[in-house]
This record gives sequence, structure tokens and C-alpha cells, in this order.
Amino acid sequence: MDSASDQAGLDHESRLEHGDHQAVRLWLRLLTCTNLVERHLRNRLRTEFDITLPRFDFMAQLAREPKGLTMGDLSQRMMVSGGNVSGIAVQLEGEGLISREPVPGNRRAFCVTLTRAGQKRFAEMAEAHEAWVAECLGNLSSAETEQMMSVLKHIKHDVS
Amino acid sequence: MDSASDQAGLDHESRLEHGDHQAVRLWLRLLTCTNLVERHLRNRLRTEFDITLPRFDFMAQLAREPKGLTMGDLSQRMMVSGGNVSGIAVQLEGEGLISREPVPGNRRAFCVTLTRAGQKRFAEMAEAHEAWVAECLGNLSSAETEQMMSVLKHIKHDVS
DNA sequence: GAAAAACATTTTATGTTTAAAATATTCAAA
DNA sequence: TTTGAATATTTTAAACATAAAATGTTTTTC
Repeated sequence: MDSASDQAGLDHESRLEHGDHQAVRLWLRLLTCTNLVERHLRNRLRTEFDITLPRFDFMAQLAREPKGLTMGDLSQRMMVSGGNVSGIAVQLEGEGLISREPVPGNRRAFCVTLTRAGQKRFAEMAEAHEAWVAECLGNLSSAETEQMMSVLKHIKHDVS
Repeated sequence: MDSASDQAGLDHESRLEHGDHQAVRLWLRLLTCTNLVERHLRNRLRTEFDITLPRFDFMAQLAREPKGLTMGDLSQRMMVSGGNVSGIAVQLEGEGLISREPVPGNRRAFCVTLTRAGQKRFAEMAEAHEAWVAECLGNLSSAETEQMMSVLKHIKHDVS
């Protein structure tokens, strides 16, 4: 009896440990994989368009919202700090790719939009970017894609 | 006929576009999800052990190789630049958590190992880290875990 | 309507990350 | 053996990231 319950205890424990260990293995693979793709995209953006991923991301957010976004909106959507978007905005504004205009009725906020030049530039980059992503993730079957989307949603829910 | 072949052409095109678009959607979700987990782990490491994720990762690599690793090994395994590990090593050495000793017969390289204090400290952190990862990724069914592992392997193969 | 709270952004200080240049060592070949 | 190529690491410069303080604006509350 003692040995049986000990055994049961150990089984339970080892199952837990095994589960935790599996979770770590999954996490490391997830992290490695994401980093690989991210690095690939970062390099291609740099070599082919001389732009960084954060700046591309900034412009991508604006491209989805032709009416423009405030700095705070951008900070939230990019999930980075306010000071961060502030610095990126200064650079992109200097390159004439975005414009910041006061919001009528709220002198605290800016409305940031892509300039005509910014729209043109982003369209070129987005097309290439989409193709690069498809090179990395496009060979999955639609079943695999669906599985990933579903499991990732599950994870996101657990973390938040 | 013309309209039929046009239609076929359009279908094909739109199917491709749809696939690419799906790949981008998957990529964005993958990136968001990974960043969420990474940020969570980073914050807990900082608040509970006053250590950064890269430093933890550095020590984790050493913990797996009791014989020690060179700076170049660490750079490769952590998939970061050499300058990066160089900076981290200086800090960890200053805190007495790692030691760097010359490699007999190769005066270029260092052999980096965890000190006794480093081993002790890492063991504490690793236990907590494993539990945190399990909080994030441990609620998946084993089917989901297997699916993820498999699809990620597929992606890794495509990118490399 | 004045004080306090909340909001939107920028600035500052600090630290991480990378690519590329610099330093130093080892190996290979002529 | 000396020249050149490859290797291992560090340093440097620039971009990115954060938290926290500072600035200015709006809203709330009394």
C-alpha cells in the first residue's frame, strides 16, 4: 500500500514535471522559431528598403487607419512604450513619411497619418513583406495554419 | 470562354493572395503571442530575481553544459551577436555568477562556466521559470502541444 | 471657478541589441 | 618563415526599448 501510494504520488509528480518540461520545450521552440522569422524579415527590410522593423510596423499601423492615429493609439497597437513611438515618429517625420497634425478640440493629442510619399513607400514595402512572410509561413497546409491560429489564440487567452 | 478563363485566373490570383494574407495573419498572431509570453517572463524575472531574460538565457546555456562554453558557442546558441554576449559576460562575471578561464592551447578563446554561486542561483530561477512557462503554455492539451511542436518544426525548416 | 485628477505626449536616463570595425591569435600555404 | 586567411573576442556607434519625470491640456469635483 505504501509503495503503491508512493508510486502513485511519484507518477503524479513526474507527470506534472513532464508536462512542465514539455511546456518549456514548446516555449523554447516557439521563441526560436519566431526569432528566426523576425530576424529574416528584419534583415530583408534593412537590405532592400533600408528601414527597421519597428519603423515598418509603425507605418503598417497607419496604413490600416487612413484617418490617422494618435501617438497613444500607436503605442497601444504596437505594444511598446510611449517614449518609443515618440522617437520613431520624429525620425519618420524627418523623412517625410508621416505627418503629425493637431487634433481639433484636443490640443494634447496629435493625429498621425502617412503622407502621400509614406503611402507610396509603404505599399512597395508591404507587398515585399507579404511575400517574405509567405516564404516563411506559406508552405503550411491550411489545416496546419488553422491549428496554429487556434492554439495561439488559446495561449494568448491564458497569458492575458 | 474568355470570361471563364478570366474567372479562373482571378480565382487563382485571389487564392494566392488569400494564402499570403493568411500567412501574414498567422505571422502577426505568432509574433504577438510570443511577445506576450516573453514580456511576461521578462517582467517576472526582473521583479522576482532582478535579472534580465538575456542574462538568464546565458546562464541557462551554461547550466546545460557543465564543461563550459566559449563566447562563440554562447553567441551561436543564444542566436545573438558576439558583442552582445561579451557585454552580458562582463556583468555576470562582475556578479560572481560565471567565470571565464583561458582555454589551454588556444589563447583566443575563453571557457565560460557557472560558478558554484551561479549554479545555485540558476537552479532557483530555473524552477520558477519552468512554472511560469507552464502557466502560459501548460494549459494546452497534449494534442495541441504536439501540433504546435510539429508545425513549428515545419516552419523552422522552411526559414532556415 | 479653483484645485485635483486624469490624460497625451515628450524628455531623460539607463540598458539592450545589432552590425561593423578593431584587436589579437591561430592556422595554412607558398 | 613570412604572408595571408580564418578564428575568437571586444569595442564602437546607432537604433530601439523601457520606466519615470516633466510638460502641457482636459475633465472632474467640490
